[in-house]
Amino acid sequence: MNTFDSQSAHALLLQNVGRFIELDETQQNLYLSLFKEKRIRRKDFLLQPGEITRYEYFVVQGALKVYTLDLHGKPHVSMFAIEDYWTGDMASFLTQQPSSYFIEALEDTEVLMISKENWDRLFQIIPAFEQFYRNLYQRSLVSYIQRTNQGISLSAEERYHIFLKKYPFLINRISQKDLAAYLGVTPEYVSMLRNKLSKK
Amino acid sequence: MNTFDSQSAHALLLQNVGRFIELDETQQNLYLSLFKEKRIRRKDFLLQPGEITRYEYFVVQGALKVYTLDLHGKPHVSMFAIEDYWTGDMASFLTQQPSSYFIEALEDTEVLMISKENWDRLFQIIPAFEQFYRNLYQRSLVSYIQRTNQGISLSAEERYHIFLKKYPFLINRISQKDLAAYLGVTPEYVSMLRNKLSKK
DNA sequence: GGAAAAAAATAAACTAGTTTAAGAAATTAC
DNA sequence: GTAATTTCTTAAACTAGTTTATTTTTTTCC
Repeated sequence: MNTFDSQSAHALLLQNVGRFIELDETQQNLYLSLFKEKRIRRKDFLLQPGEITRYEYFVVQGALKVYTLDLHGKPHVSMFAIEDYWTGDMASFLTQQPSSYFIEALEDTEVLMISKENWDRLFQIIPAFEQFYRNLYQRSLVSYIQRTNQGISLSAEERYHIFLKKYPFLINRISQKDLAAYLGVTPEYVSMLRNKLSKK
Repeated sequence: MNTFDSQSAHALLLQNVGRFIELDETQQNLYLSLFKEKRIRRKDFLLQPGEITRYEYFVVQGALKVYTLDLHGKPHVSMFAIEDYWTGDMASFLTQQPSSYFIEALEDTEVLMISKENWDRLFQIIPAFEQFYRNLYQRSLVSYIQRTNQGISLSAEERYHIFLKKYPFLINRISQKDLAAYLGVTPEYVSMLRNKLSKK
């Protein structure tokens, strides 16, 4: 695992925010100063059930999976996050109630993390960030709603095809087991689907 | 259908907001002035797919169901709203993109509705409302996430029992068909579940 | 670089929930 | 108040996805 490259991490974060709002150099430096850096190794956790999450995470390098265990102990993956993605447990972050999610590194991973207090500080100094933040939030809410609707209205096979189309860059980085836990089926069934698809 | 009783509608709305923030009389009157009244008859719609929703709705009297049709044309109910409930299509309201939901009255229904512009006006004049609004929002997000997790991890039978326990007051007001569309199963299956339960 | 562990494939028996269809009960509408 | 429509029940055949178990392939780790 390499050392954390602050410079390129910061460049990625600024590029991310730059897609929504324009900042001068002073503002950029303020923004960057509000984040902490963190590195975690493959199979380690950023968050575990029962913990109250204080941060939102921006992935600089690596890959994370966010998942919960159901009553039967089976994992359900709610999202994968790679470079340039924001992640976290919105419900626990917002309500400051214990999380029911694991956030686990699939590879050695580097994140930049920011607390609620630092967001609030930022909003006071640079109000334009409220717009950025609301946008971030709304987009994740909307994609959450869409994913839920897919889970409701599509078969596992249809969801598998949509995943392949929408996230082709993820397939090489996640296991079939984790993909199954994301699609909501057994790994055996994914195996069968993949096999069926390759025969066409 | 009775005439809209503005006075008790307003009383209910003030009682609702009063559970979160304290307002003096001037503030109460400002708040009330930002709502429009609307009555719709059973089987009529507050919103239909393709429309961009401009309002959020507070139910004063009656009952609504919020649902969408899947690719096979089957309805999936995402929520029921009765007196003292807020409802709407958050995704369309936020993004100003066409909705994919129906909001249909199950009974003759009276609502108070407020636009995004009026919320913004309110935030400027009485900042305490930002807190109330964020709270409203966060609560609905959290319950949305919980419901999704239930759909993922519980059997239809378990979801049926949870529904009975959590919303006993709704059972007499909705059809078995709509309950089935909420639980994500066929009406026939709900019929079987009910029968099975009553034999215990 | 090879042993141990984890992941993936295959296949057969199984189950939760669907589909179809037909009759009984309850609501609605004039 | 009764005819028409909708809702609910029951039951049997069916299907998408699960479970279990065994084998093969890939990855991990010292």
